[in-house]
Amino acid sequence: MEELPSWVLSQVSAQGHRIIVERFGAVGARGYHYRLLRSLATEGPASQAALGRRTGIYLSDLVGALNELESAGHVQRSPDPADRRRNIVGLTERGRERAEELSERAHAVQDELLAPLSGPEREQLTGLLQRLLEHHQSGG
Amino acid sequence: MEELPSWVLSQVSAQGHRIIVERFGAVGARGYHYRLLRSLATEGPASQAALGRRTGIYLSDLVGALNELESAGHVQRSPDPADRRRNIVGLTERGRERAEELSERAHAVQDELLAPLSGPEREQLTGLLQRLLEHHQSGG
DNA sequence: CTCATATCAGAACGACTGACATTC
DNA sequence: CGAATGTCAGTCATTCTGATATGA
Repeated sequence: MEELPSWVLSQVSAQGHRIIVERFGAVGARGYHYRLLRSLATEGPASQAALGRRTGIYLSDLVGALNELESAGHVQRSPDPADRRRNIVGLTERGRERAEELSERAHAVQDELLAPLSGPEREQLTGLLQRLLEHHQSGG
Repeated sequence: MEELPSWVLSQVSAQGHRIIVERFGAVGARGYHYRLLRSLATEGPASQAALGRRTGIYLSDLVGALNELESAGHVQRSPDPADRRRNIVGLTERGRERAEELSERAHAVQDELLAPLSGPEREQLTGLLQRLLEHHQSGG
């Protein structure tokens, strides 16, 4: 089985997932939270639909994740005066700190996941994966 | 986000998963089936517990997957006369053909997933991933 | 008693679909 | 009208955690 690229890939990915769940779970967060907070921190406030496009999270899943983030006081939903269908989602002050916290944890995850690889090897791996991702995102 | 290795990895893995679900789903199979049939075909019959160790599938999940394979007539459970706790799981004739069929599909998946990479690049990628997998499987 | 085995119930997470009412 | 938006109710596959009954 170990010679099937898709298999090895999925296994390593599962490992990464395990590490993320562990590191994020320790502070009550999960992947969606980081993705959303990061997008809000670096690209600014947005409607939910726009957020979905930016993060690749489905609108239906976004609702739940935002509910959690809002309950925790990390984001805030405010009606868009220009378009009453829209909520404008923005970071709170606590949310900005939270984004920082999760970002640090995310970087620790990289180190743990890629531990056995040298710097150049990590770049090589990431580069190859990026090409695959690009290919499957654009062309199909 | 695209510079986070774990992220790119998980995205490409998700792509691979999509392709697998599509190709396997077209013939009513899923990942667990292939893993189990392949293990039975290449390493021979085994008890469920041993199969779980060989494939990395949890015992609890194994039960359901084997039920499906048994209903389809691809595997067969027979009591182990030497140890009445055990079922000995083996391939049927149809199961052997099924293993072949899924194997071909699995190889097609590789080509589709790795399409933009050259032969050497594919080996490079697989090699790097194998090292990661090995590291996380043995050490922790 | 301890351990392995097979089974069942169920959770968490992520990806995904469909329906719906509201508003543009 | 058609299209976008936010929401809810689900499915599915994989990983993973219990509990339980039985036999070695």
